[in-house]
Amino acid sequence: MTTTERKAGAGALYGTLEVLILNSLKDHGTLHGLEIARLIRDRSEDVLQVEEGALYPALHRLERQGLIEGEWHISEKRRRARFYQITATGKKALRRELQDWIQHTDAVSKVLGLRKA
Amino acid sequence: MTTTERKAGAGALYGTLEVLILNSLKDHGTLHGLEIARLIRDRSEDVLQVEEGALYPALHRLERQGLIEGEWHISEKRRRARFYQITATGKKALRRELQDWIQHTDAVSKVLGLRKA
DNA sequence: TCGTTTACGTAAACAGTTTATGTAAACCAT
DNA sequence: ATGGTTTACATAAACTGTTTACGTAAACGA
Repeated sequence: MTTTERKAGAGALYGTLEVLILNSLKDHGTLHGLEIARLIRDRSEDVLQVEEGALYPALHRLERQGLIEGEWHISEKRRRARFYQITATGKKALRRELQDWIQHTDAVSKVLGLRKA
Repeated sequence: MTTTERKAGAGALYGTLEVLILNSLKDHGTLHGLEIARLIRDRSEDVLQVEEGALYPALHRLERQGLIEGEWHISEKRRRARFYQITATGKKALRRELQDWIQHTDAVSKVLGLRKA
């Protein structure tokens, strides 16, 4: 109530979602969409919320680009679900994107006068 | 030649430009647009490129929101330029945005299994 | 006087979110 | 068996903030 507005802003995940997905699959072999979303939420202690409207388009992009591969199977809860794995190309892309992310955040840190000066 | 394509990607600055501007003004008192852009480029050792098409809209947003204040003066090179200062509201917003940025990057770091586990 | 630099400005295209809905099947309780 | 909840995927519209590409105008130097 009162004025507990939640400004979503420009998108808290912007740019990072793809690395997060690729890395999750690299660490866990095979996961379906909602499992990936839960994993990211849990590992970030609820800081990163992966909305389904961002999740599925991202998975489709990555599969179209050949960075991940999906197959239809049955989930633990007995529903049909698409299980993804990272490909060799995906691992390469992941390494590159990890470096880019580190370089970018280090650069911002420098400008902001934070750690890693 | 060959294949030296430069993929700009989704927007290297996405989300961070506003904090970077506010912080620059907090550290340097008074600057005009291009000075801010140069400062960010230099301090990041050329990693962060602030395009004018992102810079000016951002400055206008911030001024409209009352986070910065601008005045027309003459620059060192004798051109008319808009000199900005951060406001009290801007400083508050900066503190909040700094915290958000740290929280966000720490969360991503955790999920990616990097430092600050 | 012509080309370059400084400084600001903006519009169109693009990308990746958020928000809101929808489908469908499985499960549970009544 | 029926109705409500959960699981899982899907997509469209709205939004935001970039990138790319121009355009203006004045100052400066050759």
